[in-house]
Amino acid sequence: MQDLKLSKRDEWEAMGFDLNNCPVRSVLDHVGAKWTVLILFELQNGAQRFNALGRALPDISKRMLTQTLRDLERDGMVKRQVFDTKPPSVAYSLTDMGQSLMTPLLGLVGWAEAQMPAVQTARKAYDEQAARL
Amino acid sequence: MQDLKLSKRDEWEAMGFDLNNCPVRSVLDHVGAKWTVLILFELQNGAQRFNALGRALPDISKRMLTQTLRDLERDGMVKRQVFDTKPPSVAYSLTDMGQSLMTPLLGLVGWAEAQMPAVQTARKAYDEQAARL
DNA sequence: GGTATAGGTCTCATATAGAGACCGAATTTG
DNA sequence: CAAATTCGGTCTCTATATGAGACCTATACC
Repeated sequence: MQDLKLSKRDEWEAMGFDLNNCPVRSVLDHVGAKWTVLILFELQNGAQRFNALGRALPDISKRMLTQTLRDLERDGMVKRQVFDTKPPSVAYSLTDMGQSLMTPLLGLVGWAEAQMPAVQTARKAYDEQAARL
Repeated sequence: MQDLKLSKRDEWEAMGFDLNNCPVRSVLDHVGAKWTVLILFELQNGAQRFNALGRALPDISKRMLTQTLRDLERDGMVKRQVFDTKPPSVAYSLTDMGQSLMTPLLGLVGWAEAQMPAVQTARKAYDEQAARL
């Protein structure tokens, strides 16, 4: 859908707005990522080590745990500390910024829990409607 | 990472909590989907027709526009109305539930905009650190 | 010597996202 | 009268992201 001459995209660009470098999207990408929110909630209980997190989130693979933590670390939400024990241990904890994300996140989670029954109802109605065709 | 005997997963299951049917995830999946939030914001300006939405969101493909709208419709966030004109026209608008999602969503978006400079800084520091290795 | 723990990386299979061609009916343009 | 455009999609094909799970190095325990 890029066949227009004078588009909203031009408007956006004129405003210096770039979809591929959008602050909102770059946060939402994390929040929407399958494991981010679960990890963040787990870390609210205090610093946790790598394998401890893995145990707390049983369905996560090591690969995704590593990757999600790296992403969060890169964005300054999570702090990674290596301790020179044998074997070495690594602790992850929320930074202040990571903490501050929890507030709006809890708003969203609260909404989700409150609306869930309505969503279930809507889905059922939609699916039954679709099945009749 | 499913090799544990007595796990949090068991705890969760005992509490009737099912990750694969989690209200929070099923909302977050939408919010994180690339186009959902953009479409929702666009619909806040009032009902819009299919191709009008396509024009407002220049980078979206028809396929993803269709799919995202269907998902939102199924969950009761968006209403789809077909008018029997020639050619037929289809209008999409926010339902009350869809409207009510905007509040927590704006909280998150506000946070994202406010924290963006800090995130940029964190990313730059992280990438420079990584480059030195 | 075998086993376990630490914190990962690597490969491969599958699921999802995206680009863009195509559709049928009707209306507009040349 | 023929060609192009508009409506709201669907379909196919490819690129990217996700996920499961084997593997790794080093140390400690039995």
